[in-house]
Amino acid sequence: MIHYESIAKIVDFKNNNGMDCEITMNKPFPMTSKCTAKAAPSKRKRMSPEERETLIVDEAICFFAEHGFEGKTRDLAKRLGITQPLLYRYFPSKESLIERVYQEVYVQRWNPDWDDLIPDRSRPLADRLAAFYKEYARAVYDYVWVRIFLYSGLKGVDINDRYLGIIKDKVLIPVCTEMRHEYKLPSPDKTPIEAEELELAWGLHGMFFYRAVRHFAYSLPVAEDIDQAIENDVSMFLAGAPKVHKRIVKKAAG
Amino acid sequence: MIHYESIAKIVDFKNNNGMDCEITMNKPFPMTSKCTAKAAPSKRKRMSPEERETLIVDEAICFFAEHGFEGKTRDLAKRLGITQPLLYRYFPSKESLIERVYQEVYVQRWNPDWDDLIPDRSRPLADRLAAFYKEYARAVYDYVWVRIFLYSGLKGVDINDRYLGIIKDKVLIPVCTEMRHEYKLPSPDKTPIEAEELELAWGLHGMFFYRAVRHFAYSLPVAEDIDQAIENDVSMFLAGAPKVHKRIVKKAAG
DNA sequence: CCCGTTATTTATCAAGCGATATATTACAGC
DNA sequence: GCTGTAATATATCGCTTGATAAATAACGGG
Repeated sequence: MIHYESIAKIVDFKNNNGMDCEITMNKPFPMTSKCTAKAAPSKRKRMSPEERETLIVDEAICFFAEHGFEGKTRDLAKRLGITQPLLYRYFPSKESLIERVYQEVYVQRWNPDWDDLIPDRSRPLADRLAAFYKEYARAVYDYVWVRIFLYSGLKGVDINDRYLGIIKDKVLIPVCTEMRHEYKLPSPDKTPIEAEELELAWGLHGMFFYRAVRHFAYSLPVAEDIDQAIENDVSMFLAGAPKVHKRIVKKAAG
Repeated sequence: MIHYESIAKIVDFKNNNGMDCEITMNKPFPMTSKCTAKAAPSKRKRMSPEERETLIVDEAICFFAEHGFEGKTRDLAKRLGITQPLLYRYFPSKESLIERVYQEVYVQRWNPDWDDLIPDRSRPLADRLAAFYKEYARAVYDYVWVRIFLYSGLKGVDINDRYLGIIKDKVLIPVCTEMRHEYKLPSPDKTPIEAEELELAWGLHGMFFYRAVRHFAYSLPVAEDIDQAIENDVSMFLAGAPKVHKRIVKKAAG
């Protein structure tokens, strides 16, 4: 569970690897926000293998997030203040380092605690959705996460498919299910969830995720108050979706 | 003006360069949809410079959309069925070819006719927004467009900023302005448009564009009936946004 | 303070890259 | 057909890349 103090603003956001990321926000169209270079020790420094490996992996994450996976090992080494062959003492190949970066960024990025938020019928649906997306934002509104996800998506890496499968199972389907319950529509047991319904839920997800794309891929300024923006997303969604949703489900059931 | 027959479905969509794009849709999580290889003539064929240049540019667009701009000139040549040095008879450098690809993809992708759709107060706002996004989809729901836009966004190419500036001026601000008019709120002359209002309009745009990201970057299946999906987006937006919008504007107007 | 271990660097390879120079050959005009 | 032009291919350069081998030096233990 990520410890984390209130993020009213995305400004000066720290990413989930605990690395500082210098996000230049609130200025119109700032240049690409980047992770700050760790340290560039000019003199040879002897470290324990564990310490050095951590440094390499952390910097590799930022480096590949910035340049994509075609970034050169020599450039990465330069940013680390080490020589390029040293990387090969810790990783047998560039590919294995990239694999490690994937593991580091994707694994444990889905918090099982989130699973319970959307289906918790003791709270109003609007609260649940807002609560979920606010929590989720803490993991996903992140320079490294968004860019690596986009890069690997464009590259066709299978890990994306798997992650999006989780999104479908843990977010979209629960959203549709809870909306069915909320608006007294047949449960998914009786009338299976339609593709068009999922498309509706993708709409909410799109509002949410495209904000991250705008910021971390396009370097555009986004809402100052992220929590407020998410509440607006959810409020817009719940005010507008039911009508469409009912039509879809009735057509499917009827 | 692009001639174009009704696209009820995105299946078998043709992109705007007139190139066939084989889109594998409706199967769950299909592999990345690609542009089909033009032709791979095994024997040396002598063409007019104009014809050859067109072939190179068209294939380069597909090639870089697929692999990003780090794609190798030798691979591009192989797909064209020509040798790599021949590329350099038509373009002095790889960079100049990429520049040409940018021009080809971006230029004239904004149709000035679209400018009039959103502000046309003789029609209901819902119709106008749906009409605009349906038209816009014809240009943007396209393998080449989406992927090159994402690649160049991640790379920080300035042409993206310029294009997004157009989106702001021609879409987001008009949307906010028309909503103000629709719901009897002060016009932007009196009360300038707030960042939070723009964020609201970005929400609609995000629903729209993220659908393209899902399909062309993540290779996910999307709505079969694109026009219907867009109508759902707009209908959801207009049913849900006003409440939030009013709060924002009234706060701003004091 | 010395010495051995090993983290780190220097030197280098082989393949691949963008790009250029030179050799071929397809086609138009006679 | 023959021939000249130029579209295309072959051969190759110089540099960069991922990766390896050998040399160096930082630190811990005695």
